[in-house]
Amino acid sequence: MGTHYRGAETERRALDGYIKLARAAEATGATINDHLRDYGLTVSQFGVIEALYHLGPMTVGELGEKILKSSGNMTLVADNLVKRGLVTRRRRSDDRRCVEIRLSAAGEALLEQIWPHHAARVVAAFSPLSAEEQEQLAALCRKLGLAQATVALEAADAPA
Amino acid sequence: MGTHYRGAETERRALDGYIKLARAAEATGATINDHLRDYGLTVSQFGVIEALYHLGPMTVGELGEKILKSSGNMTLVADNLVKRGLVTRRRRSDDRRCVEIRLSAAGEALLEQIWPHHAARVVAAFSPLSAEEQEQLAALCRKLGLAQATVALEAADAPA
DNA sequence: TGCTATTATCTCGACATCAAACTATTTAAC
DNA sequence: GTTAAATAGTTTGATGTCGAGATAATAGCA
Repeated sequence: MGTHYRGAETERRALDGYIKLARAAEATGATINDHLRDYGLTVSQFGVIEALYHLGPMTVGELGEKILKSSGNMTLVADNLVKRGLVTRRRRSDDRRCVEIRLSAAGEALLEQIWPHHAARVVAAFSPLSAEEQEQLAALCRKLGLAQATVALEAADAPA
Repeated sequence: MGTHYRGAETERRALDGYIKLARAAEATGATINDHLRDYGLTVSQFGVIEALYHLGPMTVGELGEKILKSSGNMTLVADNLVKRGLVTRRRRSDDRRCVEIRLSAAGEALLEQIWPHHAARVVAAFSPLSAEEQEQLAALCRKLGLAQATVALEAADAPA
C-alpha cells in the first residue's frame, strides 16, 4: 500500500466523518427544535432564555459565547426578547460598558412550560442510540470539538 | 435506584450528547468553511458546486435535499451562482417543471482549485481523532441521523 | 377529453445573521 | 493625570434563509 492510497484513505475517512457529523447535527436539531415555532421562539431566542434559566443572568457578550452568535446579533435577539417581556436589560454599575440580561418572571414561566417538552424531544431524538453509544458519541464529539481551537491549518491554506 | 433517578439520568445523557454533537458540528464547520470567504462563496454555494461536481447535474429540488435548504432558498443560491457564471440553468424537455442545474467550465475550474484545500481542512479538523475514532464517530452519527426520520415524538408534544 | 390533485419552481415578505463602523467606558502607559 | 489602547455594546447595510402563496406543468381518473 503506497502513501498515495493511504492519503486517499485518510481523506475519505475525514470527509465521511464530517458529512455524517453535520447531517446528524442537522437532523437531530430539526427533530428537537421544531416545536419552538409553537411558542413563537427562534432557536437563538430559546438558547438565550435556556442559558439564563440554567446559568443565571449574563452579559450580552457571555450570551453570545454560549449560543455561538455574534455580538451584533445578540443585541437583536435581546431586543426581541425584551419586546416580548421575557428578559430585562440592565447596565452594570461596576462596569458601565456591560449590559446584564436577566430572565423576567414571564420568561422563567415560559421556559418552565417549554422545558419538559424540549427535554423529552432530546431524549426521543437520541433514543436510536443505546446509553453506551450516547456516551461514546458525546466523548468523541467533546474531544473533536474542544480540539478545534488548536487545529493546525498551515498545510490547508490556499496560496497567498 | 428509582425510576425517577433513571429518568433523570436518561435525560442528562441525551442532553449532554446533543450539546456536544451540536458544538462539535459547529466547531468543525467553522474550521472547515472559514476559507470559503476567500473565494467569495457562501457555505450553501460551495455545497451546491461540490454536489454538482461530484454527483453531476441535478434539479433544484434535488440540490435542496442534498444541502438541506428550502426550495425557495435554492432558487436564490442558484441565481447567485448563475450570475457569477459558475452554473447554468436549463429547463428539462421531458418534464418542463424541472430545472436542471449544471456546473459550467468556470465552476468546475473553481471547484478544482478549492477542493484540495477544502479536503485538507477536513482532514486537519478531524486529525484530533484517530482513524478508529473517526470511524466510530461516523458510524454513530450515521445511525443517529438516519433514525431521525422515524423518531416518535408523541410523548414530547406540547398539549393541544 | 376535461377536471382535479400533485409536483417543481419561483416570488415575496419577514426576519436572522454577520461584518464593519461607531460610541461609550475602562484600563494601561507614560 | 492625560492620552492611547482595549473592551462591550449598538447600529448599519448586505445577504441568507424560511415559509406561504403563486405559477406552471404533469399525472390520475371519470
